[in-house]
Amino acid sequence: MRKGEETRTRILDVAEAAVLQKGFGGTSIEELIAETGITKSGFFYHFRDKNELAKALLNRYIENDERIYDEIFSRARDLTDDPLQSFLLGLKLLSELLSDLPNGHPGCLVATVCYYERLFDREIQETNRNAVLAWRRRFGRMLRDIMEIYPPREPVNVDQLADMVSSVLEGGIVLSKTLKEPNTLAEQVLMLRTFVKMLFLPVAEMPRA
Amino acid sequence: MRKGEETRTRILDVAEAAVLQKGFGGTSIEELIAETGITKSGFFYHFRDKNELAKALLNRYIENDERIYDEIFSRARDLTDDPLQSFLLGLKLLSELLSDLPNGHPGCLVATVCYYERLFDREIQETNRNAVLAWRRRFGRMLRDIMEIYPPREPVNVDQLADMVSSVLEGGIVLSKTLKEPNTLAEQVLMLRTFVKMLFLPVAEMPRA
DNA sequence: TAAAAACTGTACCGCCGGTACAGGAGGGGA
DNA sequence: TCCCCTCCTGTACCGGCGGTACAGTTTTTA
Repeated sequence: MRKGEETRTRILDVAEAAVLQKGFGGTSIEELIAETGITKSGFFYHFRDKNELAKALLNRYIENDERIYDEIFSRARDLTDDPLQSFLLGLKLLSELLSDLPNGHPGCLVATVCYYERLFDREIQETNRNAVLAWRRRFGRMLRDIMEIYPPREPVNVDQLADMVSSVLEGGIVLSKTLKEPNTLAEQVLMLRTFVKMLFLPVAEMPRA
Repeated sequence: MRKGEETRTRILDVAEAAVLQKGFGGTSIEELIAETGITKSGFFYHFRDKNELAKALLNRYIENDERIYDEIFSRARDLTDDPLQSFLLGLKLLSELLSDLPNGHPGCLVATVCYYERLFDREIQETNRNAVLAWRRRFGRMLRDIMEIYPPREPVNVDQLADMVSSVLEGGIVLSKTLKEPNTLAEQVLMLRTFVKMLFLPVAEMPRA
């Protein structure tokens, strides 16, 4: 039972890297088994078909993603009680984590699935949709806590603001990968941080004309 | 000469829609010729291989993209001389244009190429990179004009702020497609508009505690 | 130590990207 | 009118890939 899990994990590791570089359609099972050092029969022992591989890949990715956010923002909450300060700190920590990735962010499987849409079954599309909705709820929860204390300077919809975190991350990944500038993603997260800070933090005194 | 161009365009139209739904790897030449009503030989008369199809597709997409931005922001400039107001108006017009798309945004080819990276040659990757850099220059130019008049409330790097426009658009597309909420993208553009407005517009009087 | 789990090996199918090449329809210019 | 050029069609073929089927073998573990 344990050996099987290990092989399965190795396949998923190889597959994830390949898929993020070439998409699902561009990744062949044959290359996966070559790199994993397994036979075709061995592969199909673990996954019925490519769709099931995708399902396992996506679920694992999302779980890991959630774990990382849990970790970062709970660490931020440990350092300050103020919801705004802890959110801003969380974004800072996230940006640092992203800029520490040696080869830049490898890409987001949610986006990959989004751009392969039509060739997956409903279940995997629903999984993907739920992942994005989970982000919305996660960031929305934190933003609501902030808004209970800090009135936003401009009227904003919480869900839309929460979505903006996801947008900037997803978009930042695309920019970073396309430009081959690993730091762009981290910078985008800091720009978002500036936005949130400006939106909620009381106005600093401005020089009067 | 004219008949050939027409067929070529028809192939590109069919291919673009397919690629945006299934990625390059997920789109087969056979399905393209079936839908276009052409033979395989006919297809290869127009495009040497899939890579050249991708090249033509991407170039056409980028040109069209640039044309749309040119149009929107020049229309905005016609309506006001103030660079900040015209940029904010441009974002509003863009958001309206996006929310008028009947089935939502079909997807961005730049992102598709980004997530298929490894299977394209250097030239197409370079084209993609240049497209993103062109966005940076375009929005950067407008933001610099703004900054000459309006001091930003928070210190920001112009290129990073310009990139944020691209980030929110790319990310908004991914969210909109994944959630199957066509309006999410338009809302994200308006959130970005709120950010820009807040960053540059002089502080409104706040109620003093 | 025997069953269960985790594979290997082999053979096969149909689809797909791509190549090669011969030929044909249709229009435009000499 | 004839020929040439553009724009295709038709046919045949190749190797790679996703996937199936299934028999057999090794490894793990209870």
